[in-house]
Amino acid sequence: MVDDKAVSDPVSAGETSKPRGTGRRLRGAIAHKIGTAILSGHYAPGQTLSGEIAFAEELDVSRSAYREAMQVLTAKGLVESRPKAGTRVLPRNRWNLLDPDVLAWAFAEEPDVEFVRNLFELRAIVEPAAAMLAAQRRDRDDLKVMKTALAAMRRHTLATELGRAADRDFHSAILNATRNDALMVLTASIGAAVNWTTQYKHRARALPRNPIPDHARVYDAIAAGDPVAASEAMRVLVELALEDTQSSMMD
Amino acid sequence: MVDDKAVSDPVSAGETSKPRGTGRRLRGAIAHKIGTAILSGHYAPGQTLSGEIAFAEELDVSRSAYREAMQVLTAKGLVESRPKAGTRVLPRNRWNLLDPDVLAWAFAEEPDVEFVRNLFELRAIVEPAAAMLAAQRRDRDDLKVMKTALAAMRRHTLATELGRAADRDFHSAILNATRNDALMVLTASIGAAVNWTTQYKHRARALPRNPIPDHARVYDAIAAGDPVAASEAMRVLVELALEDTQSSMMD
DNA sequence: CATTATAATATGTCCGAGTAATCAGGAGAT
DNA sequence: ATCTCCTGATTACTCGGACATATTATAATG
Repeated sequence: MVDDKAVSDPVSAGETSKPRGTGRRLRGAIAHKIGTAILSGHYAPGQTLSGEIAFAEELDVSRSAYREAMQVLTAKGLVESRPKAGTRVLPRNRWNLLDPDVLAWAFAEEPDVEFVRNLFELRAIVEPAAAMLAAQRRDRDDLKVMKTALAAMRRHTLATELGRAADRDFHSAILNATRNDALMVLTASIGAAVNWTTQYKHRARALPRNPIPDHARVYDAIAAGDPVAASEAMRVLVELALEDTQSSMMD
Repeated sequence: MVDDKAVSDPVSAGETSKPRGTGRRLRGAIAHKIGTAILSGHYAPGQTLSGEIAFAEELDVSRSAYREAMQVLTAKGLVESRPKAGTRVLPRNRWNLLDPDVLAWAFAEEPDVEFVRNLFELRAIVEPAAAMLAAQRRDRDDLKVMKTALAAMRRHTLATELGRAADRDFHSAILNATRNDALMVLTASIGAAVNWTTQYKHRARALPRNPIPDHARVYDAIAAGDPVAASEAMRVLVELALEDTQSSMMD
């Protein structure tokens, strides 16, 4: 009863509903899709997703790809799977909200205002402290990198991609000067997510104010080796960024 | 007694290479194994791991399980896989060092002293600020939970598991009172990892000093709604924890 | 020598079968 | 009637093999 095996027409016939080539790898696209769906509240915590075979078929992908995507979500604390109960969305306090991907997914759709405020509150705690440490530990090379980045920001302004890259370099150089890996990872994740949104919202209109002098103040304090001044200057910077972001989210 | 099924037992040849029974599922055990190997420096950044089939065979597991484990590591930024180049360990600045699992893996073997210092430096930045926010935002229920936890700590002392659980409850209650998800996730991850190590190292000997009064000072300040005092009291707490940990790592 | 075609190789995706764990419900004992 | 234990059903988990795709290295070509 086992003869028929010459079905040499798997799936490539006519329909091309395959999300293949969405840019990333397939499982990455799936993880992105379900991840954003969870972060945006489309799947509520506690809710159990449809079974593997059903969901995989619905997405028109193999179970392997679907499962590998779910492993990613599981690794980030978004879902949990158990043999009989199925796969369910975990409560929000289990999510790795500081994971770069999770942050990106959170900002992919309209981000929650409350969450953005929380992130800026965290930035306002961490970044001034980072500037303080940088003022104490920076060496000549650190200052050189910062100075170069600052000059590039002046030349290109934050309206251009080059200018924003210089901005990232500037902050990155400060973090480097703290000599603290954990601090670097944390601030880099948050900063990237927040800046990405800011850029997205603001891309067509000018920034409300010129942030170069504020950046320069941070640099001067770090170069002078003045921790208190560095911390204060960075605090102002974060505060202004919060104001800009909040005003842009009022639209 | 129906016993017809052949107990094939895929991974129980004779050798004890069976990563099963490490607690979690198979792929979880693999991820744990390779994760700790990477964190402990056994696989250096830049190094490319053996091919899938080879490595999977070496671990005596199927390729599917191995791949799902690698997806977990990829999701945490430890490795990167590309079609021809193979799977290579990413540079340290790409690792999600704040991921709970990554932290656990980092502390599984002898943790790097430098890294522990960095983590405590981060704690010293974040936790006092959290206590400050808690002092401003706590309500009656928050204080009730803290008070209960504090009483439990007094009863059981930190030498018992019950006492340590109460300690975690106390800090957790403070974080809850900040009303900031991001802050909660961050501090919870770090605190769990650090406390876990502390407990592990200290399990046989008494703590150098009685930490209850210091905890009580934090509670009093938060209850009084005094942000500055709360911040200062928490700063002392973290500092003492650092001293204890450092002295225990001298052995 | 530079550029382009080709082949080799490792990861990516798909499929189908069987295993293990968990929960619901029923048979039997207390 | 209540509890315990067994049995069955459901679901994720693991396995093995096959094919597709992307990237690199190499050879062929002008």
